[in-house]
Amino acid sequence: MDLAWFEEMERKIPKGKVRTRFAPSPTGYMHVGNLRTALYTWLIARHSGGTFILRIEDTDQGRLVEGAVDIIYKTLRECGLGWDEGPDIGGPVAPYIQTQRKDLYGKYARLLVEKGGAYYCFCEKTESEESSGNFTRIDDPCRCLNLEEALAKVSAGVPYVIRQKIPHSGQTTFHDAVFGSITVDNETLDDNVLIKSDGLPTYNFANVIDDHLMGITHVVRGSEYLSSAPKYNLLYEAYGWEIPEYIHCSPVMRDSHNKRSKRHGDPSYEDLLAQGYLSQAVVNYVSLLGWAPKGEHAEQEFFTLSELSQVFEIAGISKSPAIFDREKLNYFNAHYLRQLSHEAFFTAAEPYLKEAIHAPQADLKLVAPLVQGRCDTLLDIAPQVDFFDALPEYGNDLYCHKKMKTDETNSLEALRQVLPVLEALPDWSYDAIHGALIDLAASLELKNGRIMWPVRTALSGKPVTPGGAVELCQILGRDQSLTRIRKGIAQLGG
RNA sequence: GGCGCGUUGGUCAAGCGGUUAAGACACCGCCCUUUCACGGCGGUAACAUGGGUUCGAUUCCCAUACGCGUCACCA
Repeated sequence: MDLAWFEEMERKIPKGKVRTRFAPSPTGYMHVGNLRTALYTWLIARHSGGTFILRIEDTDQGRLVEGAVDIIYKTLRECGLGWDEGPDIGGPVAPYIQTQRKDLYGKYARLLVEKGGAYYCFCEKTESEESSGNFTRIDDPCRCLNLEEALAKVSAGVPYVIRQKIPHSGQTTFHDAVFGSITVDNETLDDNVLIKSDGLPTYNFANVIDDHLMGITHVVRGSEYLSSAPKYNLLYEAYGWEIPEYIHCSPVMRDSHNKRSKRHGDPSYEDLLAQGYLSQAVVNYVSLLGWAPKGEHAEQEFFTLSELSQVFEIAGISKSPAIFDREKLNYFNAHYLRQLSHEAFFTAAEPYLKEAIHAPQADLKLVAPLVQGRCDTLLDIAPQVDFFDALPEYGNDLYCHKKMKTDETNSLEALRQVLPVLEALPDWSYDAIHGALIDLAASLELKNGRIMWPVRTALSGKPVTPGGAVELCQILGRDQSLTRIRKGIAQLGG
């Protein structure tokens, strides 16, 4: 064994600061649960002025997806989760892509075999092992092979895997920052494959090697790894390495029984963006799914990323799974949408506005502020503004409103009064229109609604519109407004 | 099935032996108002069950139930 090489690897490990890593598999999209893991991982690093690392876990050759790594980059950037070391920018413990670290896993696996913590196994795959049912893993004959015999078979070209040698007795305890201390009997643990027959490591192995070699101090991952954590500890112990702090997070659920999954139609991060959600809203919402602030911030729920990095504490992470609630996400999104400057909102809304409004006379910059306070998502825009394009067919019952005290008769009367006033209006501005209509109501000794309601109805043909009569007049322009009012008068029998 | 973990209103959740058991979303009502929305005010709604421990349990312990996870040459 090349001891100098191992020593050199050890020397390269950065020490003294918090180092966390987000280690996704390149699947082609970002689950909400994954995003949350990334966020918590980033937050733990930033909270303590530590280092956040991006590592790509691509050891499953069967699942390679073209362009998947770019999606990871893009998502992380959009969400503001910048990394300090990673495949694209390098770092002191490069490379950061597991397939590029292949040789190193092999060396460490052989080292472990020599230390007695692993063994070469020449058995068929697990499937046949189950069907033959002749021995449980615990009696694996390969466990007893001595090193010379094993190496002889290896050099003879017999296919093999390397398995972790787990003691048949005793117990293993590990500590998790969220779940506390958990102890299991070693006999319940299986001899996991560490190196697959294709020479690449399994997650179970690569993960431990990389986390150690990269100096990771806090391992954040989903709670599905909780039951394999003891095996990882056994690995750390076999090497004599320091065990990192574990932070296992419970899953994000679709309902009380099912974890969210892309396969079952649950939207991923990018799906949510396509559905009109803002990145900040998703991040903020997700931060609170399974974590809650404590102390003076306990009542706060809107957080910027930098506020989160101040406030975030591991102690606030909860053990039980959280159900993803679209309604609450909507609430967050609506908040962030409203918080946007008019310019920023317009930029975001423009494509959706154009989708519904083709009429050249409509000034989209005037329409945008009207819908800004009335949307949960950007997708709510189009259905609200479609009437600008073309007046829909509508029934005269729309003119009847109890609270406004309007009916078909007095609406007709109101429109007849309004028409000449607007026709004569020299200046077609918001203030001028508003003034004219208010004055008209006053001179007729009517409540504003008696005038405004019929006008709004005639202009839109809808029971609900963004903006009232005055805004609609202004945006529709004089000609179109007058045309629609005349249409209303005609429709009401005038 | 073995092992592990979890369980406060419909949802997210605070609580870490003594509280009228927070707050938010959703829902309902009222107010504001040229519609709707926004905003303001108010309301309905919870400690899974059974045993302990204790002067006292939502909080600690043990069962039970239910749920989830894991037992892959996937991560």
